[in-house]
Amino acid sequence: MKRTSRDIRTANRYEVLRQIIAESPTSRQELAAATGLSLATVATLVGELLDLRMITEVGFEDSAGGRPRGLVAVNTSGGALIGVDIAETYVHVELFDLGLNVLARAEEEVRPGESLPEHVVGHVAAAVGSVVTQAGIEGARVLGVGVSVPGQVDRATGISEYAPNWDWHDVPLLDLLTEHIAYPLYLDNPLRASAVAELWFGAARGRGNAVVVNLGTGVGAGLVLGGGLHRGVSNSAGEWGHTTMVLDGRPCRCGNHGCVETYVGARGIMLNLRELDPGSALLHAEDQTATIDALARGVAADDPVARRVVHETARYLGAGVADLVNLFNPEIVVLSSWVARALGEPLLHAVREAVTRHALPRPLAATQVVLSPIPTDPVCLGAATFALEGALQTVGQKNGKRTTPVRSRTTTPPS
Amino acid sequence: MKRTSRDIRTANRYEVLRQIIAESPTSRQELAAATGLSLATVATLVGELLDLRMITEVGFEDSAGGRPRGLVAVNTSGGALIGVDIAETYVHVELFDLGLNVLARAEEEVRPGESLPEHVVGHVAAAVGSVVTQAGIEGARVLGVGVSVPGQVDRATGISEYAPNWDWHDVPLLDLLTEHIAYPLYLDNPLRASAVAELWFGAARGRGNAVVVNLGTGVGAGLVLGGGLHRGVSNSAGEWGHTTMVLDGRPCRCGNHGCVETYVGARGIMLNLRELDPGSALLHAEDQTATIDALARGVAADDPVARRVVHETARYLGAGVADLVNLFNPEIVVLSSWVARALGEPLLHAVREAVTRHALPRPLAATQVVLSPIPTDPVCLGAATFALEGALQTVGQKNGKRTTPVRSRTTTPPS
DNA sequence: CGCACTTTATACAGCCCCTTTCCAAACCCC
DNA sequence: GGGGTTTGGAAAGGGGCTGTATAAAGTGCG
Repeated sequence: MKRTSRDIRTANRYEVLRQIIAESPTSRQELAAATGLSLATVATLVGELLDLRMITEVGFEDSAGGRPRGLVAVNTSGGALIGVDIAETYVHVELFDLGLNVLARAEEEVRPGESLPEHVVGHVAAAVGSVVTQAGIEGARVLGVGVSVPGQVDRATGISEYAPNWDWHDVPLLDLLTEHIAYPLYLDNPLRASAVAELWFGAARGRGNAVVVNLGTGVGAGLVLGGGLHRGVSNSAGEWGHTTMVLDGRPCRCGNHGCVETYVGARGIMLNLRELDPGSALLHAEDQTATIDALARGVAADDPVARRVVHETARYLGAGVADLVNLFNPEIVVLSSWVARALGEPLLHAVREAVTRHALPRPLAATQVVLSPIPTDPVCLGAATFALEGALQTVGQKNGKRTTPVRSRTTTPPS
Repeated sequence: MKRTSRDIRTANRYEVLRQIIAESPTSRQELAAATGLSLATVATLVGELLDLRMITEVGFEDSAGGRPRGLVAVNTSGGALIGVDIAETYVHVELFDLGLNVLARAEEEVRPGESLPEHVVGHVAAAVGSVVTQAGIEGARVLGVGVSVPGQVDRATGISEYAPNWDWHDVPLLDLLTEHIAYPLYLDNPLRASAVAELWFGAARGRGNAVVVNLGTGVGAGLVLGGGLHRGVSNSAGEWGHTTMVLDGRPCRCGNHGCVETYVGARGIMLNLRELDPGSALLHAEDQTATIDALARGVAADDPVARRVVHETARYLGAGVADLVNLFNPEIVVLSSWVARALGEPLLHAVREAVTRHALPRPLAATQVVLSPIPTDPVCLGAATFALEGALQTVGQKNGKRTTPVRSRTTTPPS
């Protein structure tokens, strides 16, 4: 809330590193042009990052006749970041170098009966251990672990206040994880993780106002407003999935009716399909992934039912996205998460058409709707980005005071 | 977008003046406690405001045994601010002293046939002239005129890009007004005006995240996010009225179906009434104000139809407000504009109940829903506040560069 | 009445930020 | 090898906020 000049510095530091990661190698001149900062400021920030070993000088580039430009690039071996995506049925963990390239990956299945916090924490610890050994990284080089858990999260205390899938209530997740993981930990939810991923590395890069729509089993929106993530007063902004789209419509697991999620979430799409063709061969009982994949194949094969289902889904989704466009007036709306990826371009085109029908002309004219360009799991990437932000936060501060609490047990080696 | 340390200063200046206006007279000590700034900073800011003659020293207050606290208060005669509320059927103009007390008021009727920009500009000029003479203020003391016009507005160029009521397109409203009004002019739309009014003087004071819901003929939301007004990328954020609440529902003037406005705007409420009791005596043909007032009286008199209409309206409105709560996670939702005022407490209670049913528990717990406490026209007040902000913006800057363009023709006296 | 004590307000130094300006370093070309 | 050009860093300058010292203005008590 309280703005200080230090926030400016932090934001600029983010901006510069973001730019370097995006365009590596690059020169100080380019950075200054891209960020709008003065050369002097860029130089000091680059100096800081060099001191941190997050970037390195990698040679020179010819200039127009004068002294050559020094080039800096991400120091990929300068450290590792780990992103953890805890979802209803799985735990994905990815280990990244500082260029945010995936060095190792691990996945654990969360079986329906094993959803107690201890089980999940066990999976996370195992997978984190696995990626570290896979990548052959020394523990000391891991700068942090970002953890995404669905639902409402208090990132200050590290408590999962409420996770809808498993009916968790006020689980001190970060404390539990700290007992098994010795790296600095950062907790947030997948909505914000994927938003940050798009902001740093995806379609929202350089945009001040963006909405990242997450289409998975659950549905939600990550909000980038005024250049930063909007969290709301209790860090639960973006719960778009439980916004009413059809008053008195389909019943939702949240207890309400007509929520967006019941029309465009994975289960909602299955309902759309069932309504159109109750006995469809595309339906795979309760297996969401299989059904959505079958649907995608059906569209590719010009199956009329599949096409109609996507069209119908896009009708709902388009109306919902148009609402977001009208409300937020963003520069860009990014469709992310596995359902969006599976249905891909056909969904996108249908959605764009529906958005054009529903949104007001002025905000519509300022907005583009795109698919997430991030090739890997955006939530893992975003979670790792939280860790990166955390590592950047404390730079240059005299006393190591952190605004974001970080749990770590640095006395013992990683589990 | 680009943050500079000057923004911090400006924000602090706003904060201090806001506090003085709210609690006048007050001491530097109180200001420091209220704003969280150091005494030194408060002292310099107070010094600036004293130099500007916006506040004055008004005596002393006993301290606990030591030197008495100097008290400062708004210098009500230090200048005047004018707020202009242009709406579909009227032009309201109010002149305020620096304590934002109304000194004079004028109203012009905009008849259906007279909606050309020249007509409206004429009304504005006449009303502005009227309040200045009424108040007996010398022209030089008018610090600025804020103008609110419905629809999409480009505040940088002063162009009314689109006004739905009159089908205006790209009307250079500020240029037209400049020809008749010699004071600095500031243009924006009523959504943002009422939001700023709540932020400075109303229910959103001191809140970092608030949503101001405007219920009038048109419907929209002013968004206060992260301590400031959210404008979106083309200054058209907050168009909540044309958000879909019932897919394929009632037709809306925007061309879509099921927009929030068609259920909770004045016309929508009339439809709600008509659906319940087509021949109701409460219906006053096309007169929105009369019908809404009749409805309010009906509720007060325990008329069952009136009560059911309000209940039904609150059902829609509650669902819509719950959507805003889920999306933005605000501290407070303020119901503003004339329909909200007319229907008052009965509507509020019904809405609260409906919001409680629809919103997710976590964001709901952090949010309160209230009626606007502003006794006068919030749009006029907000528009005047834009002028006040404008007057504060340039303080202390070496060269009078303004970030917000201001049109004024100071060579000639006011019309 | 005068002195000690308290509280308030201001002045000043210190630190953080960003930018402009100046200058050394590094390279090209002639 | 010298002039011209570009780069990068160091220093100075302008803003901002804060903590500390100091002046100002009271109270209380001997």
